[in-house]
Amino acid sequence: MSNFSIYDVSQKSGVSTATVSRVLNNSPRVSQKTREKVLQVMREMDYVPNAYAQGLIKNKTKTIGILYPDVANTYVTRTVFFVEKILKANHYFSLLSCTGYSFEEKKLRLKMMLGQKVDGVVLLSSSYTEADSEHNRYIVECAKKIPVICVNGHVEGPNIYNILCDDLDATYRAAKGLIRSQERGRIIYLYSRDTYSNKLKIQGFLKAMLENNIPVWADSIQMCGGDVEGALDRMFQDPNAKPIGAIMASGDTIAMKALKYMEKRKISVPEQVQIIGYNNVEWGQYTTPTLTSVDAQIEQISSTAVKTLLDVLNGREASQLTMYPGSIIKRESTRESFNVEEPNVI
Amino acid sequence: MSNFSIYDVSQKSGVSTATVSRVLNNSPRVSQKTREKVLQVMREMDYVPNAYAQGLIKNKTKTIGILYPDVANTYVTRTVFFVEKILKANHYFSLLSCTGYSFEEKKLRLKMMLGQKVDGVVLLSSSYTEADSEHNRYIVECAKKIPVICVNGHVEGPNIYNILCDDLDATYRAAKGLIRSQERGRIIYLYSRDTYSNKLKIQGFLKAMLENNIPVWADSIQMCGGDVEGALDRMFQDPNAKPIGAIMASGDTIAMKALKYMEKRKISVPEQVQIIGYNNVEWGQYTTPTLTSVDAQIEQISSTAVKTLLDVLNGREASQLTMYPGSIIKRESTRESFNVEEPNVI
DNA sequence: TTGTAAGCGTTATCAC
DNA sequence: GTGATAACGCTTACAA
Repeated sequence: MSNFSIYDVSQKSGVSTATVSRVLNNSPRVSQKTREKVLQVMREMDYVPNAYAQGLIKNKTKTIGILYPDVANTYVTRTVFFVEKILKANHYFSLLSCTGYSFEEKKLRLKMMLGQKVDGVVLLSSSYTEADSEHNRYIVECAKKIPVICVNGHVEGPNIYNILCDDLDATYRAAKGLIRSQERGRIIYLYSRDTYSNKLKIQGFLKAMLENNIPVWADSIQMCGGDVEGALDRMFQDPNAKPIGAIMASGDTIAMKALKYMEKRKISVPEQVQIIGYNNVEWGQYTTPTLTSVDAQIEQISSTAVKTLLDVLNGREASQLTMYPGSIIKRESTRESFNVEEPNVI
Repeated sequence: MSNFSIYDVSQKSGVSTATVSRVLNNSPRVSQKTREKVLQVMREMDYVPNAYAQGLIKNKTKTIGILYPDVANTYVTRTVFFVEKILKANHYFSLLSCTGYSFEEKKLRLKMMLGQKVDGVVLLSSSYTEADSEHNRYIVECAKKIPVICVNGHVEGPNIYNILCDDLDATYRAAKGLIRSQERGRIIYLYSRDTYSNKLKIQGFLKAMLENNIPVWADSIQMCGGDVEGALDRMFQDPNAKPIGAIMASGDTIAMKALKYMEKRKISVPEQVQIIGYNNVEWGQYTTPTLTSVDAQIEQISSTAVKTLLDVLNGREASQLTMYPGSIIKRESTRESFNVEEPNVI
């Protein structure tokens, strides 16, 4: 029932706890004979060292905290798993914490991670990047103690490392492609919530519109939360509205809901309305028509995030900002004539 | 940079560490005045207690280990997040570990969790239930130290608690519904890999077939891994094969791939072929036609799993086996005439 | 190459 | 109510 300690092992193998510890830590200062004897005893007792005692003295726990806002967001959840997988491959544990979107809760959870003595922390999602940089101070404070990795967010400060997808440029290029491929009809941008990342996407959208002298109306850019039907109803049912030729979405779920909406209203995609999603989730391949989407390079970003973290933890140099271009995956919800430029490398 | 300890707090507030500890643990044996002073100092210093020191002496860490096999499986990942969310709401941390499907790796990861001194462990997925019960001994051994919760698996032993969906009965009822709703054509069962849960589903499928005197051929039940196209090609391209009237899948991804296959081959669903998935993932609503699927009650099961764990940790009674009936969600990939019976409550 | 002993930050058991 | 002080299981000088 009860677990064995290093003391039990030392007793049974007739050496001191110091020697057992040396064996445990692969110290060269142990004779081959002693080492084998101790290892044998450990195996017999099925001894497992207490990570809490080790963490207490070493002040390193081989554990990384992962904060994420939401279980419903596929982009976030996929990233969590990639990060955990790569961390594990590097012999780190992952301590999870779902924080929600409330500022106070995010702050509290980060503080609790500090109590858990994690060696570093990963903030997954742009929702940890507040508009008012004063509100990011709790992150800057945290970074004084342990390295902070922002995935798809951007917080400036020492010991903070940002890895993100160039959402602005990807959205810009997608919007530009849409403009070139269609003669008429408005282009609508639908997004879920006000996050740092969505703000960038909207900027990219606007940039493409303005550069091409396309007028943008108040309802051209709409926050819809989960209610995509409602937002589309308002636009498609309005008899005075200019006809709509394309819909861009900040996420694939919104785009898929739009696809279903068109199917129900017998509006053909992509002939009458083109649709583009974001994140390139697997299920975009199974809709009818299949969904054109922006691949935000989750795997690439996750692995760079972990690599950066390990570099920092091991005292190596690391870049404080790494940006990947998004890749636009062309499928059936856009026309043949829809094409995009190469990314603007920064 | 460096963190404060209980000692720093005691110095600054002019009391002993014992008193600070009492304040920390809400002991009634502290005067109101002292308590407030100490709390004030803690706030000023932004003090966070070291969970490792606490865990060392208390031998409780308020941390639960979650083992899961695979990041690609939506059922698994959704459950991870539900469980973590509920654990967090109950002030527990979640330590993740993705184990893969290799037996040795599963064993190693569980052992490492023990070293992390988790208060309990959750095994997510039936893949932790080995066919040969001798191979489950490492789980039984672990349960001598901490409670083990098997989600959608079934391991017998003291201190092991199983929470699962009645996959056998759900598949049985779905298959029976299919049989009643169609005059002719074979019913095919497609599954991904040999797991405990898939074995039960196949049993349910067979039960329905045999009870209704439907012949089952060697290729009526096929393991297809990820290659659904290949499996379907073999059956649909074979000129001698009896025509196929329905496909049941062990998971929704397989079913969605089958849906796409039919679309490409211009086989109408559900008129010519009916299709049923399993797990009821969100994206089944966005395919054309929408996907009929078995809801495996992930939320319900996750919350019962955590509730059971907390009951055990708090010395309350808990049932060693909790089974929920699956609920069949009827959508467009099955015919109007497809109907299922009420679950056989056990 | 090995052992002794101090100390990591807490809590718990005593006294007072 | 409060304060010493001994644990908890481990690592690491320092000695031997």
